[in-house]
Amino acid sequence: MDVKTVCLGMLTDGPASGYDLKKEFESSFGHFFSAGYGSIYPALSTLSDKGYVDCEEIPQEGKPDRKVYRITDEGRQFLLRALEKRETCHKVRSEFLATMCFAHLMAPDDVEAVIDHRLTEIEKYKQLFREIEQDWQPEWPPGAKFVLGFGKTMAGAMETYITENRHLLADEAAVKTAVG
Amino acid sequence: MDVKTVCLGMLTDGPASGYDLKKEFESSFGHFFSAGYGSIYPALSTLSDKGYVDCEEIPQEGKPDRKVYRITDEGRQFLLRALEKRETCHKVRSEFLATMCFAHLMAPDDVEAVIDHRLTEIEKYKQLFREIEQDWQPEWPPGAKFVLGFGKTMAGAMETYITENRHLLADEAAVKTAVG
DNA sequence: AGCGCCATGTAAGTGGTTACATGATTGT
DNA sequence: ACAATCATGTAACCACTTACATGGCGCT
Repeated sequence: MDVKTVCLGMLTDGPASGYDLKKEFESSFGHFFSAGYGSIYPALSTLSDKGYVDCEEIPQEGKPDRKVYRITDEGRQFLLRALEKRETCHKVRSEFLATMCFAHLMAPDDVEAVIDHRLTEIEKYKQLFREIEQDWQPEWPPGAKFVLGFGKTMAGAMETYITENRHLLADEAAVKTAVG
Repeated sequence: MDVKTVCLGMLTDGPASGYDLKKEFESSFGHFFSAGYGSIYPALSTLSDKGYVDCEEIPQEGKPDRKVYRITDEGRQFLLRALEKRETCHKVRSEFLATMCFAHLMAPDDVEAVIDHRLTEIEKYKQLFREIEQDWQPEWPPGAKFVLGFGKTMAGAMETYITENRHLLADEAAVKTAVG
């Protein structure tokens, strides 16, 4: 599944502009699927070329025309076919864990700094989840609740694990200090 | 951090061929950093061009020469500088969660199938972790233990969350069935 | 007879990121 | 005054994936 398909899915919730979709990628989808303008705008024009979305241009003063996209019947059909795929992936790419693999080569303070940075990033996600919960709309689909809960659970588990196990890496630092 | 840097890091553990590194990407690094031959072999030749690794060619009969790479002093210095970066990322890209966001558009059986497939994938990871623990070498660095524990914790948390909350999506199915 | 392992690599393609280009309006 | 928000898009670049190309050895 690529950015195009996710955009199409977002549009089942109602018409939206590229700018609107970007905000959704930053908030609710942010923790598991990111996309920038450089992916979103080309995605929307491709979807338009294929007839999967219609575009309504709303003139504005001082700003570029606001282009509001609406999913078409063909778009809906395409989306439903795409959602039939059972073998979905769930990939993690972590510089953090890769770095921690080589903690024994690093200065102890650097290891601590990397861990602290990761914990603040996790805190940001937790804050984001709180914000989403605060303006929760009852009409949001069950998947939204499932995915939000998933994010909260993972963030919590990560935070706990890192806090309780950072000593595994810090001990190495203690050894170095004792030896050196 | 890219594949080149991770390869370099792996080579601090001792000389290895591209084939050896691939196996490491599949086992211990598999759950947070993947790479195929198409990334590894070019990475090694780039590292060689930059003088970060030395290459020893060992002739073999019937197979291509085995090329064993060894990290150089410059390579070690480069790696240490790369590891000083505090702002490491930890990105998730999940077709699974994206699909679940649109569960209300799907046939109930398809939702179930996607979830079941995800649970079997998680089970594979758990099996992989068990295998790593079985041939655990005491000389492996503390980071390896930290990262393995991280993977086990996340896999467990995911499995539990999905099992306990899949009803959020199945309920929708029940509604449809009741209505339809 | 066929599969999996060992062992290397390239070439084309995919898909996404980053930087650039533009500029009014609204809030602090 | 200055930052953030609204609003679009392109072009160059980057990194990785997939498919291809080659082929012996050992096991069942």
